[in-house]
Parts: sequence; C-alpha cells; structure tokens
Amino acid sequence: MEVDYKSHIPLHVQIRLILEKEIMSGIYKEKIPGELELMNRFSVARSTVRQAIRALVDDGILEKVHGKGTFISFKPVEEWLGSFRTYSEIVNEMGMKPDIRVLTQHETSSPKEVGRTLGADNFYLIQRVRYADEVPIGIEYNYYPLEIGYKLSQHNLNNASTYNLLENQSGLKLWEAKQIITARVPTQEECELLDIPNTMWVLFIERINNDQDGNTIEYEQSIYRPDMYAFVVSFDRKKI
Amino acid sequence: MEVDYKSHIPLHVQIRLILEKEIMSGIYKEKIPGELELMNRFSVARSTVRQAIRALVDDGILEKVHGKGTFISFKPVEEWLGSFRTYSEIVNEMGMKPDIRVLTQHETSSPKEVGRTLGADNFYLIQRVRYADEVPIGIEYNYYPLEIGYKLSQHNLNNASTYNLLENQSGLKLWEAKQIITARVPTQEECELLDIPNTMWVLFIERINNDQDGNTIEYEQSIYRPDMYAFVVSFDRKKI
DNA sequence: CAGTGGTCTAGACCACGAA
DNA sequence: TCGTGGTCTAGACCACTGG
Repeated sequence: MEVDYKSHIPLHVQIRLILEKEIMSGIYKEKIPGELELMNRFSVARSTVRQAIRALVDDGILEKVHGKGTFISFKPVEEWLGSFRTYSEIVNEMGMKPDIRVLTQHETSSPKEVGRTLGADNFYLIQRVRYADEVPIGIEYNYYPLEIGYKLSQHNLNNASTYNLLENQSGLKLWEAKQIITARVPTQEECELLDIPNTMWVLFIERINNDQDGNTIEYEQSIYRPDMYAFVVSFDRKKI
Repeated sequence: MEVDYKSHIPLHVQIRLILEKEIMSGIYKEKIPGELELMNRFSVARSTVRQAIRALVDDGILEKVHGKGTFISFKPVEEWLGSFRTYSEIVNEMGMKPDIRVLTQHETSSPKEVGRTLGADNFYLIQRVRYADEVPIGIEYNYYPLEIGYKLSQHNLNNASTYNLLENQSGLKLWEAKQIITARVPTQEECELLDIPNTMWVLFIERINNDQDGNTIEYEQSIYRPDMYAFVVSFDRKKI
C-alpha cells in the first residue's frame, strides 16, 4: 500500500488514510513506525509525514510522546464521554459505592418503536438496576441489534460497563451519541424497583449510540430518581 | 512587539501569543496579515508562521480561507452552544413560535447561595417566562454580578437572547459552561405561571457561565415542563 | 493577473527518553 | 550514546479568489 504520485489527492492525505487503515487493522501493537522510517517507506519529506500524523493526532487516533515515539491512542470510552460525566463518577464523588445488577436479559420484539430505531423487528434487551450504596437510584433498558446483544450476553453484565464491553470485546467503536433528557411518570413496577412513591416523577433519558458508519449499535432508555441523581454537562468553547 | 531569539520559548509559540493578544485587542478588523507579511515582520520562515496560525485556528480564534486570507472567527454563541441545542431551536423545530417575556428584574441579595456562587452579597436578577405558541413552558432565573446586570437592564429583554447581549453589547466572552440537570417539585407560584397541576414535577437546570479568566458572569436556574420540553445533547468522538 | 493559502522538499540543529 | 519527535530555514510550485 503505497502513495500515488499521479493522483490529485495530497500526499499527506493519502498517507493519513493508509496509516489509519493500518492502525484500524491492528498491524501495529501500540507504536507506529518513526517519522524517518515512514519518510523512506513513502519517499516523502519529513514534514509531509508529520502533517499526516498531525491529522491522526487531532482525530484522537494517535498520541505523540517526545523522545519515545508515536502511539496508538487507547483512550477509554469514559474519557470520550468526558463532557458528560458518567454515573459511576458522580456516585463515586459523593463517596458512595456504585453498582449495577441485571434484572432481565432476552430477545424481544417490543416495544415496536425500538425496532424502528434499530432497524429490525427483533432485538436484544438488557434491563439493569443501578445502585448507590445499595440504594436503587435508576433503571436502564439497553436495546441492541441481535448479533451484538448475544455477544454481550456471553459476559457477566453485573457491575460491568457495556460501553467497555462493546469496545474491547465486540470490536465496535462508539462514535457519536445523542441524548434526550426529560422527566416522566414512573410505572408501578418502576416505583417498586426504585422504592419511591408514585407521586414522584423520574428523570427520563433516551440515548442513541452510533458507530463510525452511522449504524445504531445501542439504544438506551434510563430512568433515575431526581432526588438522588442529576446530569452534569460541561462545555468549553476551545474544543468545539 | 517582536519575537525574542534568545528566549527558550519556541518562535511559533511567541508569535502565536503575540497574534492572539493583537487579535483580542481588536487591532485587526476581520482579516489578519498574510503569511508573507508575517514572515517579514517576525523574520521567520513561512512554516513557523503557519504553525503559529494553525494553533490559533485549532483554538477557534482564526479561520483560514484558501485564496482569500486568514480571518478572525466570529462564531455566534449559538454555534458554540452547538452540541447543546437551544430552546428556540427546539421550539422552532416543532413548528411553534418561541417567545420570552420578563416577569421581574431588580437588584437583590437572596437567595444567599447565589451570592456565594457569584462571589458578591448583592446581584441582579432577571426572571423571565418562556413560551411556545403562547403556552408557558419554562421559567428562567438569571443572576448576574451587579455591573453586568445593570448593563443588561438597559436593553429590552423581552424576546432577546441574553447570551447575544452579553457578547455583543457588554463585550464579555462566554468561555465555559457547566449544566446540572435534574427534576424537582415546582413552587405554587411556578405552578400558576406554567399553568400546571402541583402533582407535576418540573425539569430543573442550573447553569454556570464563565468567561475566559474563570470569572462567573452568569448563574442561571431554569425550570421546564417535562411534557413540553426535553434537553438534547449530542457528542461525537472526533472533536473531543 | 496578483495575492492568498496549500503542498512539498532537503536539510539543519535541538530536546527528550531509554539504555 | 542513539533514536525519537520538536523546531526552523529557504525555497519551489500549485490551487483558489478576486479584480
């Protein structure tokens, strides 16, 4: 896989794409070849190689370390979700012990809206309850395309991060997410699970997770006790 | 203001800082000098100038246009708030007419927590009600440091964006924001204003807006009818 | 056409990390 | 000490925009 000098695509773009493909294919363990080696391989100047690498660093695919080399960036999902702090983080901060336990998990075809979102009649549901210091504070309904769901079902989902499992075990890469946050009346079953009066409303969150190609790999509905939980979102102008 | 060759700070960093200061001081209207001109001024190679400019582009301070030049980036606040869609946007999307009307505005010293957040005993409150097609769907309590509040009070705040006023009239630059979203029971007054039964809970949002130096220039509390409003947050991995 | 930024080369020296 | 990435130069040609 080499560059094409007759193409009108800039060399640094061609090199960037080749490197990206090679990185994703996994032929490098953690470190990519040095700039000198890449210069020789592609027969280009160093600044051209550096420009290609810079783009990959900007994309969060590579990380450079002065004096050591250029490394593949294995940032955990949590860091990406960064500006949206995770449940565990918040619960930890409050000095409590987070936990999550499976209630049910099985193939299903209802509700129908989920099928439309995932683009399939049947899908896989994982229903879990979140705890803070043994107190139930939220319920999550995670819906997956069948193939992904059955893959996940081979793991113990108690006290596990499905995001990590998806990324590290299933080889899927979460790329974009959309959340909708509002409040609603809980069902009778939900009131019992959360041990709350039926006069209390709950925070209701829908979240759609897509991969790099725009395929939906997870659709999630969660409810949380508003007296025990809040969403925190931070932005700074620099990064956007 | 020129570069110091004896300093151990890289030239491109020195140039970046000089340009940033000049841009913020407003000595360029919208376009900064070309790369050739900057090369001559600082007596450096073109790639050094380009590296300095690249950093400013990454920071969102400049924008380059091939064949035309490098321009100061005047992205409106709305675009920054981007991943967090604004009220007006969502209401518009639903095909409804957004509106916001002032209920009260005055100097005050309560609640005390607000004073602690803003770091002053007295502050300025602007209380407004948000409508969609003439139906009240939310109430906003905006708290400002006195100086900023009185500056804002010189404008008509009905159907106006305080963010735009802050940026364009007061010369302040919003830089980072933190939001906390949960739900709570509305007060009796809030029920009447929103025309909702007192059994309905409302979405409760706190938002702190800081400028580039970390000073809090606005503290906002809002409540929304959960049956009429939802928060939408999107992320994609590339930019973070 | 002139002026702008975009791409690319060939080479130099420096700063950091590990052996 | 050696290999790595970081900084910087001097110069070339290309591609886009506007008069």
